[in-house]
Amino acid sequence: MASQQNNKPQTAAESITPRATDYGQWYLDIVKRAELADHSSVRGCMVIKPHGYAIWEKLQRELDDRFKATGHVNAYFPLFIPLSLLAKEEEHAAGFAKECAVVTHYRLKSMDGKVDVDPESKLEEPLVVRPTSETIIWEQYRNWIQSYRDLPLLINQWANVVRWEMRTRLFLRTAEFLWQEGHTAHATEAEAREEVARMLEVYADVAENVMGVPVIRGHKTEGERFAGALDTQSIEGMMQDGKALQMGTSHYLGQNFAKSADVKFLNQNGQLEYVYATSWGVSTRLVGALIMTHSDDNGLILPPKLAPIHIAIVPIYKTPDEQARTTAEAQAVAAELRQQGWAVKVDDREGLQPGAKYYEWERKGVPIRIEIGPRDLEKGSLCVVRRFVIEQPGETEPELRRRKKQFLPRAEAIAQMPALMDTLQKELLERARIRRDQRTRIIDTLEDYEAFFREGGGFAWVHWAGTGADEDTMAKRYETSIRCIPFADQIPEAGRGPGACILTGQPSPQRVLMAKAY
RNA sequence: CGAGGCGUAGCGCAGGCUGGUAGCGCGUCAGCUUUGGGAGCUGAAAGUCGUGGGUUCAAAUCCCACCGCCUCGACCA
Repeated sequence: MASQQNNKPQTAAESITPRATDYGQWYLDIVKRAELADHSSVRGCMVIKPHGYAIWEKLQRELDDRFKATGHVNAYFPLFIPLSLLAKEEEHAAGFAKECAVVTHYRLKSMDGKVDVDPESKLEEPLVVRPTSETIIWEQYRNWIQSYRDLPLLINQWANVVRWEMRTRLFLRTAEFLWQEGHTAHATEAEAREEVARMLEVYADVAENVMGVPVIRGHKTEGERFAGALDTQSIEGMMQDGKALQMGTSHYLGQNFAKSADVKFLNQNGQLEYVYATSWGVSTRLVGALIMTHSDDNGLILPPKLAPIHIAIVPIYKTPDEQARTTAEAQAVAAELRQQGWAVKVDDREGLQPGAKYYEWERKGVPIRIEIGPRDLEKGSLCVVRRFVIEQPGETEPELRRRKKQFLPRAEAIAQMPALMDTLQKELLERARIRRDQRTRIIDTLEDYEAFFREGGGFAWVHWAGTGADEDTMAKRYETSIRCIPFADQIPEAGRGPGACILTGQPSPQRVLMAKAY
């Protein structure tokens, strides 16, 4: 292994820091080396590169299809929110106050070759760059909603938002990010609450069945709730370092925004009533979750459902004649695979050795690679290589590599591609679930709790009956927080039922999910 | 905002203390040999040294100011 690495001309730019060495650096290396995103010259803002954006586009499609299937339509609202409008819902405004970018002028002027803000162009009222759109949307909803016949109003928006974060990380937390925000209005509380649950389940479905990331569904504690919400539900995933990542939220807003924006409707009894609201969103953070859940020390690993390129075909040759024949075969195989609907890349670049191409496609997360050499032409076979396998305990790198490769008769390899992709999609979820469960514990004492998080940590299921101040205590002592108060069926069977709070000893009806978090 | 680091060729960096022709690796371009896990040789092109000022005969290098980004801490999806 060591001697092998000596043969590789690895420069700093080419290498990926192993996860075990520095997980944070590994993540940054993957983002960079898989060409997903770059830092920009604007603090905290990122440039999403084509490969990264293609993944986001696929995610968008999966989500958008589900939004449409559940009766929603898309619309677009302004980037700017008048300050007075944002301030209308007090709790909401206070929640976002510390991270708002504000536009105060509308003009520049050029003086002595220098361009600067024209002090005479000061806006009468500052405009807040939306950190989220509840206020400006509800301002409109007032005009759109008069009677119960106008309800439910089910609208989604795809947009960018800005939250002036102190500290940023590519995809996981950037000052500007892309997301979708659903904003719905309902005639009854029950219907609104149903909507909240429905959309959380849409998110969970995409996380698990599209991204291959298993998630825990639950409620946020009061302290972690969305500013202005009565209930915030979230899905929580576990990254490979054992930390939790909130991957999506769905909020029941009650009548808070309807009241502050004065949105009433005439119900079937002819009475005026405030409408009930929900909002829900996921962001480009999901791309970060995808990376941190599946990727390895060789680069990105993508589930077939989100891979911009499904299959890379590398022709192998020595002579011009072999080059012509293997490349022609690669094109022919590609054409057949495209018939099945796969995005196929034939890597016929000259001057690169096959090994270099293998590494590149692995780095970029392409699920399947097919190698076609002269021997395959003779035998009528294809060498099909999976990007990953589920690791067995104690398995060495060469063994892993061998287990990824498969030599199959040409027709069989092609015919089995849909099943193989399906297997990869499922195994990715399975692999993530195994990893998560290995780092999940049911814990009843603070001693065990401390030891668990001292030794790497993960998800801890503990009984809880503490206050907000008690939550702070746990945060200070262990750097952990309540990720969610799970729905009952999300708790492992061995951990169900009532018990005593791990901190206070008070009776607790059920366990909560505790972890360190991003 | 606090603490560190960085800014020099497309990318990654050295040089800076001790001022004096702008350097290395990768990539790019051309040619030949290679090609089943990161190719080799030969030749070539390519840089306002973050910005502004100062010291000096002379500044990437010393001084002052500014700008920007990254990493780590206090806030958050």
